[in-house]
Amino acid sequence: VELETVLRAGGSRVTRPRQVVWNVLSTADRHLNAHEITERVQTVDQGINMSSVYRTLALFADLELVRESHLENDATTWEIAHGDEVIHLRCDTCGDVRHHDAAVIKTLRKQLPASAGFHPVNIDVRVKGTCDACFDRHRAAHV
Amino acid sequence: VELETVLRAGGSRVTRPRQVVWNVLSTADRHLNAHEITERVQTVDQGINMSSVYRTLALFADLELVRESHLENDATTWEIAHGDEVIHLRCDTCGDVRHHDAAVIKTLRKQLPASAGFHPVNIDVRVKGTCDACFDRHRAAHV
DNA sequence: ATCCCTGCAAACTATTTGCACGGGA
DNA sequence: TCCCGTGCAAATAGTTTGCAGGGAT
Repeated sequence: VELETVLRAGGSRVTRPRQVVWNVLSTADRHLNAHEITERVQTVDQGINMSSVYRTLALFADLELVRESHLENDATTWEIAHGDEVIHLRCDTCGDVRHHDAAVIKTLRKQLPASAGFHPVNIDVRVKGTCDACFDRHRAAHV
Repeated sequence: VELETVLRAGGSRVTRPRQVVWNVLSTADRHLNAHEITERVQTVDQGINMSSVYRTLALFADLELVRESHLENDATTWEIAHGDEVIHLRCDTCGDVRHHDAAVIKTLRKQLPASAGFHPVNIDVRVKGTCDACFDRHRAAHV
């Protein structure tokens, strides 16, 4: 996705904060919260303010460029939107959040109108539990 | 579920705020946020403080008596826990949140260890979209 | 030249916490 | 009696907003 194209298409201006935030999200190794995004943004350009980061994230969410997750009580996190054909697996032990493809979501999308009288737009699946690595480590510790 | 039994089993005391919060949740027609819970609690007993409501909700969540939802940017909402074999359907038009049985969750729980190397504890499915009622109303308005 | 976006600081909302007292076991 | 749970008020964390100036188109 080219940021400029999408921004102009929506009648929005192409500005430095928007470009830098986009770069940060594009190169992120994991979900980031507003504070973390701001930190990374400011290593590139000290002058960019946290409130601009928030406004930019809100704009990107509107344009469906990014997706926000409200996992737990923690701060909201953002990531580049890859549609919703993905579920989030969050390990309670190491805190890592991974993606996993799930046909389940396509199935739900097809079935819900008939089975529930509901017309889905967005489907969000989050799983808490333990990842293999932590699971094995934990078991090893008890043998 | 009997509140007293669960509380005592966990070594916790049975107090008025806990009983009243439990009654409010038990008779709730929908998901409530902390503010709404406090309002309802205070119609029964003016003297019960909001911070006690929060502490009580946290305790209930620990005991798995209630479940919290972090839908959107809104405040956290709470409801009596009915396991996680249920998905949430939230209508963007009327704001209503409904429950729907979903075999999907059982399926996921079985498949994830092998397909994703992940051991699920808790599965949360949230769907945003439009309910039949709003869908029809909207269509009618455009014919 | 227009007016959208921004930085800044202050406001706001939801939630948490320290403390001394009172009630449940 | 013991000490857990409470009310109260203040603190905190995350996010939003009013305003005046600067930059994108």
